[in-house]
Amino acid sequence: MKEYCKFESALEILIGKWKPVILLQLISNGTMRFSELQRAIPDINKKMLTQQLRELEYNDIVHREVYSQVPPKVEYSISEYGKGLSVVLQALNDWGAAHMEHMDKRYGADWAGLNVDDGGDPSGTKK
Amino acid sequence: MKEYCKFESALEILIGKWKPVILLQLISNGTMRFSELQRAIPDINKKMLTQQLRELEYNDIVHREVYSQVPPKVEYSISEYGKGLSVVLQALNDWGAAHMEHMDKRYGADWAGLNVDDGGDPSGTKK
DNA sequence: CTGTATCCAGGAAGATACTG
DNA sequence: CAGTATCTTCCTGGATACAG
Repeated sequence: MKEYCKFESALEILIGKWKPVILLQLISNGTMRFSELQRAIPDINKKMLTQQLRELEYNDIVHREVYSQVPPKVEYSISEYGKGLSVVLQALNDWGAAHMEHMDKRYGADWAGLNVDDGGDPSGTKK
Repeated sequence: MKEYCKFESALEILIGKWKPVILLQLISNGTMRFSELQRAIPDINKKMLTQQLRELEYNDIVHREVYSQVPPKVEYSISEYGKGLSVVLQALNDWGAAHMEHMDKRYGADWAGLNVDDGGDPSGTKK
């Protein structure tokens, strides 16, 4: 097996357009229902929310608790194991914050593509 | 600005099919020429290698040194600033290793199809 | 040697409608 | 309420050819 598999393995958890936001929500709010997550993240649709939650659940980062009642109620929370991610998340968050500042200095205050086309960022990540 | 921008900002650096491998190569081998990277990562093609390197360069993680001679010679290395990433990389790597074990226990030794071929890594960085 | 320019396939993300 | 099913759009990544 390749050396960088360990990386990929960790990255897999975070990659996905909505994973970081979802994780942040669950970390700061604790347990949340499906609909609460939807409200907290207005731009996400049900399909995406479900999908990303399932992937996080598969990786044992998020715990899914189903209450058999009508109407249905499903609660999501960071699993015990998932809490171990916080070190990584913290490292990413801290470095990310520093990096945003660094980039500001290099390219000015709006390098990230919050503004319209400037042809600066070679990555297609900004749209 | 959104809270999770800091995350995304950090993730941007790592996301991209070849970024982790490239980074690992440059970290363990120091300065490398374009062709050396190509040889070290046999499955990548020129377009991708160039593209990912440019993104890393744009983010000031990788330094690109061009020698004006014929035939051309271009050397890549981790920038001084980029070295600050090592903390994050280490955290990801460690957690990733632990996670692979965790997943093994949950789903058996072939949970994600990640442990595929060891097809030969000429760089000698494999374990 | 170190790239660019094109074109194309496949997968991720999004809109929308339906269901227990 | 908490999803699934389906169809469409968009974008990343890959193959290949050309170039300084």
